[in-house]
Amino acid sequence: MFALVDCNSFFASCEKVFRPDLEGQPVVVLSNNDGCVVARSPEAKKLVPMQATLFSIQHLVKRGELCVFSANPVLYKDMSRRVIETLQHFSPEVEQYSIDEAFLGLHGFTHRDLTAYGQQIKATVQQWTGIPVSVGVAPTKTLAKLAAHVAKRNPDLKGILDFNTVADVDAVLAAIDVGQVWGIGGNLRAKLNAQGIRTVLQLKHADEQRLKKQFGILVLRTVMELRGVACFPMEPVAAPKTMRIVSRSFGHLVTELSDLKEAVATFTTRCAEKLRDDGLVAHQFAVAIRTSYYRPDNQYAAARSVTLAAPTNDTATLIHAAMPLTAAAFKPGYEYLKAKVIATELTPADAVQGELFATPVNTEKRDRLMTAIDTLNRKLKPDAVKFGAVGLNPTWQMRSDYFSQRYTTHWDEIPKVKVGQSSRLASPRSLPVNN
DNA sequence: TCTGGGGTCCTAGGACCC
DNA sequence: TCTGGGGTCCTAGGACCC
Repeated sequence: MFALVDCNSFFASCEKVFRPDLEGQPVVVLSNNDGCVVARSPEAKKLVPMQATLFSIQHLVKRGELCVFSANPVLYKDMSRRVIETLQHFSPEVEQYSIDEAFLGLHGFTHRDLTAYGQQIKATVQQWTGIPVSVGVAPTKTLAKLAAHVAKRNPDLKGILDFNTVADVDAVLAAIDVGQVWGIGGNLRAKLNAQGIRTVLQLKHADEQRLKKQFGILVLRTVMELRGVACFPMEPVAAPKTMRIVSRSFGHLVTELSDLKEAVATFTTRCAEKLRDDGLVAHQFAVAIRTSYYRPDNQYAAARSVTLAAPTNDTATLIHAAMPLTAAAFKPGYEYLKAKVIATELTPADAVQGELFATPVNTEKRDRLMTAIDTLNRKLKPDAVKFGAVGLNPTWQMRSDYFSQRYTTHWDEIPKVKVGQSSRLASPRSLPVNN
């Protein structure tokens, strides 16, 4: 038995936790670069569609009818950690599936009233983190996801649905669009529709051999899961990463190679930090640049990659590799919107395969340097110490005009409570700060 | 006017092995 | 004239997820 715990409107909920004045108000969170809406509070769902551009909702913001936030990934990641740690009180098996979702293994829990258990989970996560969640319970992960989907949309269920308590599951499945199934995206949905398969129930009863032949093993497994046969087991230990990407759109279009190089050096710095956090080294490194998709008269994209002499997570080495790749990909006369760096062929830093014929490189000194830089940047502020290649005055800087505070991870940004202010600020929602 | 970022998995086909 | 069987590895592309 599985439970899927899904945070409601996660990014918007994170922002609301620290702004009790926004309770009941429509709130949206924008993508990086303040591009488009990626999260909406329940109130905002009535006002704006997902992926609406900032421009298209600007009039609501100006009239004070909608509160908008730039993406604050540090805050969301820390809130996610709090939710997961809370869930670990409810099952020994917790698999974080995404930033706002986790599966709980409920093996051995089936004698319990799982609806009541789900309510307990929901209430505890709400109290300890301030984040509202929905819970779906079922014998397979795919069905648990659907149960949570139904729970979220049906107010009578109060956010919890245990499929085991539903007398006619098929009737529920018949009312859900096939595109809502975990693993059925837009493309598969269209192809299934063309064959007359429109609801989850129709997919559940479709011919499995034909589906396997036509769409492959994943769709077949999904169908078996709809029939109650578990094909996707719990994976409580995260698989090691196979790639690390840092990719950003620019706040302003970039035409000069020198600016592009500074952006790539900055992204490479971030990427190297991630690798060091993961304890990984990369053997392959790639740089990709492109113009905007939405400018037909200005289309260009290119990528270049290199196999490094030895696997590394050293910022300087990676920047040194990235600069010629950027120059090689660059073509003058275009307005660039975005750059991306990709580290692949990752291995644990402490298990690097030696080179038979190369002189062994002693990286100990470099490792100490990187550790010192990371420590300083954590202690002081991001990029307190940085490499010259990233430049001093970035012309490409992302837009981020509606940034909130990193309330839970930075001492100078913790929530402040003023004496005499609304007592709601002192409610249990004002969380103790980490550390 | 502006339209994100970061990942994983599967399949088909070609090259190559004994 | 006709010429096997069984397999691995790699890559590109397409699909999916949040």
